[in-house]
Amino acid sequence: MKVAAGISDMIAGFILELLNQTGGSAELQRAELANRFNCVPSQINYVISTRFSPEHGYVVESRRGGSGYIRITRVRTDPKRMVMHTVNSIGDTVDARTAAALISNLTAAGILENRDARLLLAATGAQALQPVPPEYRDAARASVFKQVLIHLFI
Amino acid sequence: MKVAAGISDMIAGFILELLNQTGGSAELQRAELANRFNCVPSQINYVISTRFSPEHGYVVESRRGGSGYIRITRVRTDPKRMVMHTVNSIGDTVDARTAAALISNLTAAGILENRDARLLLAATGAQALQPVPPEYRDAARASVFKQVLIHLFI
DNA sequence: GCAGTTAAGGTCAAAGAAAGTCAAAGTCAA
DNA sequence: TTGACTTTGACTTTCTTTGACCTTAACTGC
Repeated sequence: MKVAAGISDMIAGFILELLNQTGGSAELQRAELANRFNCVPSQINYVISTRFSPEHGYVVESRRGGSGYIRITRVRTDPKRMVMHTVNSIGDTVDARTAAALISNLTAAGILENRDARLLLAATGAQALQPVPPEYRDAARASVFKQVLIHLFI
Repeated sequence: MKVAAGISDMIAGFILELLNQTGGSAELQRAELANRFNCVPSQINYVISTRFSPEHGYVVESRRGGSGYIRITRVRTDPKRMVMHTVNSIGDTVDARTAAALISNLTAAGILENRDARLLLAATGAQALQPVPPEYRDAARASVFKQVLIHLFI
């Protein structure tokens, strides 16, 4: 049951489609694309930065000026590296929002399966850590998060 | 069988109907729905949190901002009984050994996959809960455990 | 070669569009 | 008449859309 889908979603879908057709790398013209979707050019930047960021598993290159372009490439990241990177980036504490974002990154990168993601989300959610005194919550979350990743991947 | 049914019940009925028609997943707009039932938008949140929580067997996702939505998905109910049984048997605290035993039971019963089991073990292990003050550890473990089970299965 | 023009893409912040939270006030049945 | 459940609405947070202005590259005539 899909309904709404704002312009940004349509643009993202279009780019995704392009990536699939071309096997992972699409080159586009910002103005042309903006025109096709009847939006301002900067909306293309918005879509790219919110849905095709490196955290989402894409590399974006571009060039300005005459015959400029934007090239989006899907990259396959090495799971261990990415996991270690995530673990290191966590530090001693994380809030729930950040944890959720990290989980969704790992999922987008194809490292966590959907089920893993749900499980981890539940384990690090606000609900789960309710019994922990507030001043220890972020530390507990960080620890749980890291232990899970480490035991799963390392 | 009463007919009166406050607004919340009518809204819940409507959503249920939608879920049946769509085979288990409904996407709705909070404001639109609120308008249809002549209530304030936040009442939709109330209905969802009181009648479509994970404990009731639903997963709810949403997005704010332009072309935002609320998606409610009914989750399958097969292992529900055993999981609920486990959840209930846990109570407010659980030590690491007991948790491990429960996990291995659930695995043996074919309810947890191997990967799930490892993940849960890591999340409820002594290591993971190190940062939590000792007197809160078992409570934290119980909570994490239950949240994971509830979100995964219910 | 340069300088100026034109043709891209980039940035940022304001305005707009949803959804979320929370607590006060209302209802209703036991 | 009290306690649980509902209804409301003010305020918050998050995501999207838009537009004015900036930077960079290629091209064109001197």
